[in-house]
Order: sequence, then C-alpha cells, then structure tokens
Amino acid sequence: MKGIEIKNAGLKVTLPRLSVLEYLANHPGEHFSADDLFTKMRLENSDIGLATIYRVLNQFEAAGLVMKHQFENGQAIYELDTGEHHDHIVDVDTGEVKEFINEEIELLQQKIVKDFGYQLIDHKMVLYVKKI
Amino acid sequence: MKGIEIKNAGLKVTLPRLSVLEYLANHPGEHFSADDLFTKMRLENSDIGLATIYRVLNQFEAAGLVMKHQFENGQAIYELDTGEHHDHIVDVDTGEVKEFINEEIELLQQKIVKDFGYQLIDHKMVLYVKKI
DNA sequence: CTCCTTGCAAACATTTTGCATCTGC
DNA sequence: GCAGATGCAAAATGTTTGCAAGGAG
Repeated sequence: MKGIEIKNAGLKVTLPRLSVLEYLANHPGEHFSADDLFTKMRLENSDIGLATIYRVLNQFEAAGLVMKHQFENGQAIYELDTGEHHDHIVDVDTGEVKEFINEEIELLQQKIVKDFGYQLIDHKMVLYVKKI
Repeated sequence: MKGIEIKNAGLKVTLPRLSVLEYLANHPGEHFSADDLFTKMRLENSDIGLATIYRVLNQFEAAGLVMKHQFENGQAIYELDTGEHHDHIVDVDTGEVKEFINEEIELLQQKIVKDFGYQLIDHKMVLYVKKI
C-alpha cells in the first residue's frame, strides 16, 4: 500500500489521500487535471471533494510525490513523480502528452546556466507538435 | 510609429492598441502580465481598460506581434515578439527573467520529435535557477 | 454613416479558504 | 478525545464576454 509514502510526508494516512495516490499509481504515464481526478474518482468509488483533491495534490507536490505542470490550457496537470526526470511532448491537435528524456540536452542546460553564473534548480521543456 | 504593424494584422489603428505596442517596444527584454501593463499604463498616461489589454494582447499574439508565456506563477506573461526565438531562465529567488538561445538544443529538439513521428510546431524551455 | 473598438460590469473558470463536521490514531 | 482532515459553499484570482457608448475610416 501507499500509506508509507504519505506518512513519510508528515501527513495522516486518510482515505482521500490514499485514493488519490493509488489512482495516479494505477494510471502510470497519464496526466490529470484536478477536475479530471474529481470526475473519474467520483465515478469509480469515492465521495471525495474537489477542494480535497486540490489540497492533497498541493501537499503531495510539496512532498515530492507528484509533479505539477502548466501547459498552455489554463489548468494545471498532475502526474506521479516516479523520480525519473523527463520532459514532455504535447500534440497540439489531440492534446495527447508523451514523455521523453535526452541526456545531451540536460548537459547543455547545465552548461548554459553555469555560463550565466547560476545553478540549475529545475527546468521544464515542452515540445508542441503535430503528426506529420 | 507602430501603426503599420497593427494595420497589417487586420486591426484598426486605435489609441489603446498603439499604446500597448509602444509600451512593450519601449521596454525591450522585459516581461509583463496583463495587470502589470494595466497598472503601469494607467500611471503613465492612458485611461485604458483591463479588458481591452487582454483583448489587444490576444489579438497581437494571434498576429505574431507578441508572445505569451505561462511560467509557474499562475498569470500569463507577455513580451514583444522580435522574431528572434529565445528561451528563458527564471531566477527562482528574485523572479528575474533572462533570455537565451542555444542552437545545439534547437537541433536536438527537431531530432527528438522526428524520431517520434511528429513535426515540431513550437516549444518552450524554462530553466529555473538560483545565484551560485 | 457604418462597423469595429472601447470601458465597464458581469460572467466564467480554476484554485483557495472558512467553517462545522468527521476521522485516524 | 484531540489534532488534523474533510466536504461543502463562499471567496479569491485571472481571464473573457455582453453591451451601450465612442471612434476610425
């Protein structure tokens, strides 16, 4: 069960928190808005509230359990943080999101910020694409 | 004057549109939210409305005159589109935004999406940094 | 003169917060 | 039993839209 991760985050192990974490874990590689989760979790089982989903996602993000993204759609998108860093490809026609990683680019980014006199804390790269 | 660019976008050359475009042109390399523009333009001269700023910025974005960005702050940020593509470095402590471009990364991005069977429409890279 | 544009206020969409109730430990 | 968590409704935030009045061509 996912209880340990929640406890390690300093949070009580409650049903809504477990539900959110398990829902995300059961849908690896997928990306959900808070409202997506609300609608789908309501259908599947629970009587969770939307405000709780927002609160829980924020707590999980602070704890490093989930990642939050802002693509161009206005609403934030969440996914489980598996620890493996990756960037995103968004199909502008379908809205489909895929993941990728490229070591060469990662190294170039380090070099760029060092040249500016900074250290890299985080980064975000999104490629907007169409099918050929 | 900036009137020609507005006319070329198929829009009437009006005072609010001129004011926004000139304000951006007079502050090159800076990045503004709609509300930033509203507040600062009200102070400087005009009696422009916030809704007009949003409408004008959207029209200018569609016309390719300005670029719109979503960093992690919730509100959209606009800057003049000079035609020279660049990416962004955001200092997480100060909020300061700098611009950079790296040809090698641009080429790698093309290669990545081609390997996925896509064509690259647009992309966005933001490096979040701290001073060393 | 006509159509497009404006400013204002109201509507909207997303996210956060206040509060009484409920739950995990 | 108590501190913390929940659901709901209300508030807050950022952006868009309806509309009567104003302005460009």
